[in-house]
Amino acid sequence: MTIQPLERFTDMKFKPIKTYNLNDKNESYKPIKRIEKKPFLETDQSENIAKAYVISANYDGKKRVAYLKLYSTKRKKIYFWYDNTNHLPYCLSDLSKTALENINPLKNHPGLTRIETVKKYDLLKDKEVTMSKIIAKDPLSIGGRSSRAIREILPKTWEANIRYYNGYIYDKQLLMGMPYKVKAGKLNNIDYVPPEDVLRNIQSIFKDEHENFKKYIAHWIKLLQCPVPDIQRLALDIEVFSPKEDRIPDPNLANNPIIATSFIDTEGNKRVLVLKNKEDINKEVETGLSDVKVEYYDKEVELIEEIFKVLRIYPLILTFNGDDFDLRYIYHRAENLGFQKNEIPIILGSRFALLKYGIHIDLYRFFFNRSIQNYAFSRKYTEFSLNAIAIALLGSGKIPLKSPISKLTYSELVKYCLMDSELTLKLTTFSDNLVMKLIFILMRITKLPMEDLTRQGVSNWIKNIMYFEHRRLNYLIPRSEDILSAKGNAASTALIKGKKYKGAAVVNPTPGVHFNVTVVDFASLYPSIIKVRNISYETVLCTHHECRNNKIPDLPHWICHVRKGLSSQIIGSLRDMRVKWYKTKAKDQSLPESLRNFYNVVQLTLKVLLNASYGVMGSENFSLYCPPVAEAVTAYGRDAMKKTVDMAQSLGVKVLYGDTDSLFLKSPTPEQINDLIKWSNEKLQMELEIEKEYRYSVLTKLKKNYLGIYQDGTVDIKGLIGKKRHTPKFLKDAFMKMIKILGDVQSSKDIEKAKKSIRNIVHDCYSKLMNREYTLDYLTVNITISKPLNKYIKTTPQHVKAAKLLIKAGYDVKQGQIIRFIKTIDDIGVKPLQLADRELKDIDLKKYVEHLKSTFDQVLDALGISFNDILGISKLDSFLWGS
DNA sequence: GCGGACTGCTTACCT
DNA sequence: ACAGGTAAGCAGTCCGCG
Repeated sequence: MTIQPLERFTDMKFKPIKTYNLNDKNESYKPIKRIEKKPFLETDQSENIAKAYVISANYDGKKRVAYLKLYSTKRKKIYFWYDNTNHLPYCLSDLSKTALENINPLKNHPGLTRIETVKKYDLLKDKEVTMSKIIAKDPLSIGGRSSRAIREILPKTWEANIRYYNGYIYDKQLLMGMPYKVKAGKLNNIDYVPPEDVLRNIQSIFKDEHENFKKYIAHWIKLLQCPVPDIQRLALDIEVFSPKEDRIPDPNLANNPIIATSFIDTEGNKRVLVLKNKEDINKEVETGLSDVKVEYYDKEVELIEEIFKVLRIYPLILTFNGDDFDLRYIYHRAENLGFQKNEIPIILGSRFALLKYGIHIDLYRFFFNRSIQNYAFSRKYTEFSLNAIAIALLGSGKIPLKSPISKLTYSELVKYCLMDSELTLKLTTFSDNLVMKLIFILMRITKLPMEDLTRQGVSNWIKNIMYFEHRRLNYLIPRSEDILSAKGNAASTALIKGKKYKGAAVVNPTPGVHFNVTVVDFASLYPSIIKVRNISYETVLCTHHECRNNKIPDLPHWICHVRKGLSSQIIGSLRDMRVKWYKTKAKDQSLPESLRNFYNVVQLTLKVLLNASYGVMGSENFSLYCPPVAEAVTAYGRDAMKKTVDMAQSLGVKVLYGDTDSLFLKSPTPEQINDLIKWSNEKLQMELEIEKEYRYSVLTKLKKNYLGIYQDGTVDIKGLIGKKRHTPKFLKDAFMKMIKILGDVQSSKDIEKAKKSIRNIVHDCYSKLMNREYTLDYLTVNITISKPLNKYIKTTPQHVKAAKLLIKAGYDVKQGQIIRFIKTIDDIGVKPLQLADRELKDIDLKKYVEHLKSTFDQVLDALGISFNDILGISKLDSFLWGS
C-alpha cells in the first residue's frame, strides 16, 4: 500500500444533502449475514479462569441472579460469572417474624421466599438489636415501583433502598478492581501481598496506632499497592447527518443517517466507517491512508452492523457523551432501521447507555464530576467540552471545522470524526494511563462497579464505602430519618444567608507588599479533625452520659470517648495513608519514575475522596447526612485556626492572612516555624506543614484575593478579577502584563521601577480603549447560563438579556453554554458578540473604564498607586461626569 | 418622579 | 446533586424629598 498523506486523500466533491437515503424503507434491516450468536466476550460458565479483575457487577433479570464481569489481561477479554451461591435480595424489619407473618399482603406476596431472625448492631442506639430479614425471589419484590413491593407494605424497613448488586458486593465482601480466580465455578480472590519492605515500612509508621486502625491500614495497603492492569479499550465517535446546520440531531428520534464512525484502540488500530453518498454507491472509492483504515458502506445497516461487532468484541468502550448521544443515537437509529432489541448490544436506560458484553465509560460524565475536576485535576479545565478538557490536560484540542458536518468532503469527515475518538482515547492514556489508574483505585476503595463509579458523584462513592463497612461489621445501616431525629439539626448559624451551619474562618489580610512570606497549612485539615476528634454520625451526640462533658468548641455538642467512630477510622486511615505514605513516596527521588507516578496517582485519588469526605456530611442528599457532624468539623477547624494564629503571635511572628487551614507568616525564622509545627503536633495533634514560600506576596484588602510570587518568579494569582473567566480579554492581557512585571521584582528596591511600568500598562490600556483600538473579541464578557432561560424569574441579568437577543435572532441557547456579549450604550445595555457592531459604534466606554479601574484597583491599592492618578483625576472626572 | 441606600440575585472564585 | 465564605456587578425596591 502506498503511503498517502491525509490532505492528498481522494476527495469527493460536496454532495447536496438529499442524496443521503434518509428513511428509505429499502434500506431497512434485513440480516444478510447473521452476527455470530456468541460474541468473543461471553464465555462458557464452566471455564476456569486463572486470574481476572472484577470490574463490574449487575443483576440479570432473566436468570434472576447477580453477575460479575471479570477482565483477563492475558486474554484481553471479559468473563461473565453468574452467582451460584443462591444469594437472594432482602431487607430488614424491626417487627418480629410472627408479627410479620400476620401481615397478609406480605405473607401472600408472590416474591416472598422466607423470613429469618437476625442480630444486628445498631450504632445510633449503641446496642445489639434483633431484626427480621425478609428474603425475596427478586429485587423488584423488595423495592419495585409498585405499591405491592415489600418495602411499601411494611411501616418501616431497613436496607431496602440498596441496589441489589451493591448489596451483593457487600455481602460477599467483593473487592472491585482486584484479581480473582474461578475454579470449577467457584469464585475466589487472589490474595495480594505487598513486598516485604513496604509492609515493614508501613508497620513502623503506624506502630503506635490502635489495633482496629492498623486493620484498616492493612486493608488499604493491599488495595492500593496491588498493580493496576492495563485494560484494552477502544474509543468511539459517530457523526450524524443533519439537514439543518447548527442543529444537533436528536438521539431519541435518530431521524438522520449515521454518516461516519471512528474507532481507535489502545493497540493503535484506527478505523473509520463512512456512509457513501447516494451517487457514490457502487462506485469504487480510494481508501489509501497510511495508518487509518477507511471503510466505505453503501448501506447504513451494514455500517451499524459493523459498529455492533466492535461493541461485542472490546472489553472497554470509551466515548465522550456516549450516554446521551453516541450510543443512544446508534440504539434508536438501529431500531428505526428495523433491528430487533436483542440484536443491539446496548442496554439503554433513561440516563445511561451500557453495553451487554463490555463496559462503557462516558468520559464526559467522569470529567464533569466536580471532585475529579477540582481535586484530581486542580481545576485545570473549567468548561466541559471535549475540546476544552483536551486543551487543558493534553495540551492540544480539536482543529475547528470550516463547514457544517453535513457539508464536509469524505476526507474532512474522516479526519474530523477520527480526531474526536483520538482525543477521547488520549484522555485515558496520557501520563501513563493516569485516568484509568485513577478509576481503578477509586473502584477499589469505593467498591463500586466501573460503570457506576464513573457516573456517580462523590456522595455515592462515600456512601458505598460506609455501607460496605457496615455490612462487614454486621452493623445495621441506619435510615436517613433516624439519624436526623436522633442527632437533630445544626446548632450554629452560618454567616451566609440560606446556609445551614457555620463554616470556616478567614483571617483579615494585612494589605500591602510583603517580602519573605511563608505559607503554612494543616495537611488535610478536615480529615485530620475527623480522625483526631473521633467524628462520626454515631459518636457526635452519643447516647452515653459520661461523654457529655467532652464538648466541641463553640458548640453545645459533645463527642463520644467510649467508642471509636466508623467514619473517623475510615477517613482517618485514608488520610494517614495519603499523608504518611503515598505523598512522601510520590516525591521520593530515589524511586524510579514509573513507581513515583503510580504513588502520585494513588495520592491524587485519596485527595479526591478526602476532600469530599467532610462536605457530604453536610449535604441533604447524602444518605448519612448529619448536620451536627458537619458543624463539629468546621468548629474544630476554626478552633485550630484561632489557636495557631495566637501561638504564632506569641512566638513573635506576624500573621498576614489565613483562610480555613492556612496561615501567611511574615519573614519567620526557621526556628519560629519549627516551634509552631512542634506545638501544633503536640497540642493539636495535627500536622502543620510549610506549603509554599513566596519571595513576596501582594495582599489586597480583600479576603481570597492576593498574589504570591515564588522564588523562581512564577506567580500564584488568587481570586483577582484579572484571572476570572468572564473578564474581557483586553483586561486579562493587561493584567498578565502586570503579573510579568511583578514576577521580575527581586527585592523591595525593584518595586518603584515596577510601579512605573505598571502605570504605563494601565495608561496604555486606557488609551487603546478610548481610541477604540481593541477589536470586539477583546471586549467580550463571557458568562455561563447556569440554568434554563425560563428559570430566571427574580431578575434578568445581563447575560440572560444577551441570550434572549440571541434566541430572537434564531440562535440556539442551552443551559451550561457561555454567553459572549459586549456592553453597549443602547437601552438594553448588552449585545451578544454574534450580533454586535464590528465598528464598535455602540460600545459603552464608561462601563469598560469602570471595569478597568476595578480590575487594577484591587492590586494598585496594595502597591500604593491610585488609579485616578494614573489617568489624571480631571481626565477621568470629565469623562465620567461630563464637562 | 428621582436618586441614593439598601437588599437580593447570579456568577466565579478560595479553602 | 460534597460544604461554607467572599467578592463583583447588576437588578430591583424602598424611602425621603415640598
